[in-house]
Formats: sequence, C-alpha cells, structure tokens
Amino acid sequence: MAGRSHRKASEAVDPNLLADFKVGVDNVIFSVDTNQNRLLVLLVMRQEAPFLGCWSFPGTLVRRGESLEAAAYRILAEKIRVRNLYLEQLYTFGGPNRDPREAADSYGVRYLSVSYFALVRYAEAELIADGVSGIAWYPLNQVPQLAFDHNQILEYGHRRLRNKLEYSPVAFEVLPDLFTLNDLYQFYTTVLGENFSDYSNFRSRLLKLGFLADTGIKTSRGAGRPASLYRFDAEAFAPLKNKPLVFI
Amino acid sequence: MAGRSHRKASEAVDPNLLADFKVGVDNVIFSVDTNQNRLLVLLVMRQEAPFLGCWSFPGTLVRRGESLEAAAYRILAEKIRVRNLYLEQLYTFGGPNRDPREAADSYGVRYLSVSYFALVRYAEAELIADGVSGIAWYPLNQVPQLAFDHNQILEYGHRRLRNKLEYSPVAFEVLPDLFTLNDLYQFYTTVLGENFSDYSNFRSRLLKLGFLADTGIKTSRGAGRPASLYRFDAEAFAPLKNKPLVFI
DNA sequence: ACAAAAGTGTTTTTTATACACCCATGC
DNA sequence: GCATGGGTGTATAAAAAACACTTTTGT
Repeated sequence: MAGRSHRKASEAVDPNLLADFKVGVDNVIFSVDTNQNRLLVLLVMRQEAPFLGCWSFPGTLVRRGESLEAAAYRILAEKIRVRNLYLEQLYTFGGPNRDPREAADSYGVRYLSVSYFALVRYAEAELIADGVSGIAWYPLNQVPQLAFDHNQILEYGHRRLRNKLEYSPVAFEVLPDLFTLNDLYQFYTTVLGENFSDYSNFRSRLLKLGFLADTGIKTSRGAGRPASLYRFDAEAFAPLKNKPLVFI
Repeated sequence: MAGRSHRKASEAVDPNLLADFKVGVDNVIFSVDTNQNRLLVLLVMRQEAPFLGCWSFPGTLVRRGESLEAAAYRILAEKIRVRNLYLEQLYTFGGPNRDPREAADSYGVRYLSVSYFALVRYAEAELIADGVSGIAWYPLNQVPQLAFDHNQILEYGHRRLRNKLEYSPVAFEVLPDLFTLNDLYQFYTTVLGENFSDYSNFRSRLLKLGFLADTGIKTSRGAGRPASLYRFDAEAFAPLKNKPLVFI
C-alpha cells in the first residue's frame, strides 16, 4: 500500500506534495419556457482562454474571504436578474487535468469546480447582455459541446432535477407564479418523460394534496375551454414539507 | 452590485483577489454492529494541530496529481482494511474560517473539505491501529464534539444514509454477507426509526422483490426458532436497478 | 355543429397496513 | 410446557392506473 510508507507525518514534513487549488464555482441554471414546453439551461460564451468561444456554464473563481455559495450568487447576479431563485450545491469535480490551465502552470495549480444547481422563472429572468459576451437559454436537447467537463456536469444537474421533481415542490420555482394544471403536467412530462402518469390522475392527485390554490382567473390558449390559473400555496404546503414522496 | 465594477476581467488582471486553497477530503464511514443493533461511525483522534486530541473523521489533504476520490481511498486504506466498500461523494464545505489554520496564515490559504460517504461491513473491517493515533467505532448517538465542522458533516452523512436506505440496496453494503431478515429489519429500524413498518410486512415486501436468496442455513440466537440466513443476490437485483422506490 | 382543450367521475387493480396465528427451539 | 423469537396468512383500507365521459370555448 503506497500510502503506508509516508503516513500522516509526511503531509507536515513535505508540504510540497500537496496540491494547490483555485476553486471555481459553476452554475447549472434551469428554467422552462411554458409556451413551448421546453426545458432550458443557461449558457454563456467564454471570453477568455481556455476554451475561448466555447459555451459553458456561468462560473467564476472563488475570491478571498468569499464562501462558495456567495461566489455562486455573485456570478449569477452578473448574468441574470431574477426575483425568485432556488440554489443548492450539486457536485464537486476535482480530478487532475480537468482544466487545461493546470498543464501550463509548472507549479501545478489545480482547478476544482464546485457546481451549483439553480432554478429560475423564465419570464422573470432578465439576462444581462453586456454586448461583449454571449449569453443564451438553450433547450436541453440542443446543448452543444461545452467547455471543460461541463457536459458531464449537465448530466448531473439533469438527473438531480428529475429526482427532485418527484419528492419536492421544485416545479414551482421554475414555473411562472400563475400556471395552469396543464402547464404543470407538461413540465413534468418534458422532464420525466411521456409515460410518467395520466393527466387526469396527475391532476386529481395534485389537487387532493391541497397546496394548489385556484385563483379563479381563466386563461385561454387558442381553441378549447379556458383553463384555471393556479398558484402554489407555500403555507398549505408547509406541513407536508418533511413528509416523503408527495409528487408523481 | 459590488461585482459589477470589476467584472470578469478583474480576475485575470488582479489574481491576488482569488483565494488559494488546500483541498481536504473527509470520510464519513458508517457501519453496523448487527449483534447490538448499533449504527456506527468511524472516528480518529487528531495527532496534530489544529484540534489536536479531538475526534474527527479520517481525512487528508489532496496531493499533486491525485484525484479527490483517490485521496478518499488513500486515507481509508490507511485507517481500515476492508474487502467490501461503498463510497460516494457527500458534500463540499468551503466557507472561509471553517479551518483555524486560515487565520494564522497571512497569505490567506483557505481549507476546503470535500466529504465522502462510505459504508463498510463491521465484521470484515479491520481497523489499523498504529499505536499512536486513536481510532474507534462510535455509536451514532454517542458521537462527541468533533473537530472543525465535522458534526455538521455527520448530520449530512446521516441524512444521506436515511434517504439512500429507502430507494437503494445500500443496506447490503453494511450488513454481513449472510444475514437474517431480522438483522435487516433491525438495521432499518435503527436508521429510520421505530415506526417505519411492521416486521411482517417488511419481510414479505422484501421477499417478493426476489433478490434475497435464502441460503437454507439456520442460525440460532439464544431462545426461539432459528432464523434462515439470506444473501443479497446482485444478479437478481440488476433489472430493478434503475426503477424507483423499491424499499420501505 | 364540431374540434379542441379543460375538467370530472367510475371501475379495476395493486399496494399498504394491521393483525391474528402457526412453527421451532431453549430452558 | 411455556416463553421466545421466526415465519405465514388474511381481511381491510388506501392508493395507483385506466379510461369513459361532460363542460366550455373558438371557428
């Protein structure tokens, strides 16, 4: 066992063995376009090497005195203005050679990425285009080759979204404040796949839970009977918060 | 918005603003003592400052060229010999001032901890006592004040264990190779709490799933009818792998 | 009038829950 | 023979799944 010959002490005696890191934070920001039933992810065009001109997640390196989460909020605020935001840590990618800058630097600085998972409302989210850097919502099935290992990070984020949808009310972080039950259903099907449930059953199950308030307002989308607009009632949901498995 | 005045470019122009990190890896290693029905976690006594003499999770700093996971395996192998090991990333804690060494160093090196969640079999796990450092299994409800933010990490790990128990077969990573259905039931109750299910129902549900193979071997624990020893049949489980929600 | 979308209800099947009861062993 | 833990079965309640049907709009 290689580690045994140097044991604990070596780390104190020969600190040169330790890797030096810069820590980056990358945000996988999801949203949904209710009108077109498309799941979206926010990409920005890199303005600097490495991967100049490549699409990537909005990211930044962590500054002195700054917490990881604060860094995540910082780039987010640089790229997008939102009223509502859901944010949680996703995963940490830290293998050597995941960032080409490592090779160039003979002192062996490593780049580690702590990724965050975010949900915003499409209509409320105002992208901050500074005229220089590209920024755009991409439908999930049209995401191109991304910088670094960001395609892998996206995989992770997508899986997290699918899982969270089943047992937590994250859908209401992405949907507009007022939505029809069909909007909600369509969102679930686009994320979870066609055959997750019958609309009629989905509908009655959700309504029975009692945290969807009918505003009485009707909305008409072309032909057909107008639908009621619903609102997520956080108070009514509160008692169910720690109960397992409420959706789907 | 403070970030706006320097924007992206500042990071390249004034790299002093970036924090320099050492990255640590800490393992939350769980096991069960089937005989006493106790959920255990592995702690080691710190041999150096800071928190000298304090109990903590086995951890190490990541070396040059070493991946996070490799570092996790490395300390694990230094502290314990196992035949079977389940390991996955848990969470990354990286706020400033989580490590007292940061304050001492005027150059502002930060210490970030990527925690890992591990499961091992108690009977097969051989602790490596080097005569110098303390190492011990602690029942979860007797864990003392730990070094750094390790009590918080433990919280996270415990929650992860509870969740995973419900939808994945991790129990069989901690239980001995051969176990009685009662062992399994007891494990679930100690982790999930008394009232998660009736024994009889738990039993028939699990058996119906078809991946528990009865070896026919009987074992007697004092009085009462001897119990059958079962084995987890990975092959029979394979087709259920990606199905949601199989347990509890 | 009729197609399209919204919304309701009913039937069937499956799963969960609560127990009651039989079985094999040690003392 | 009886206490102790192991193991089986059944009756009831609840939830999931399938699907038929009504209602309200636009054209």
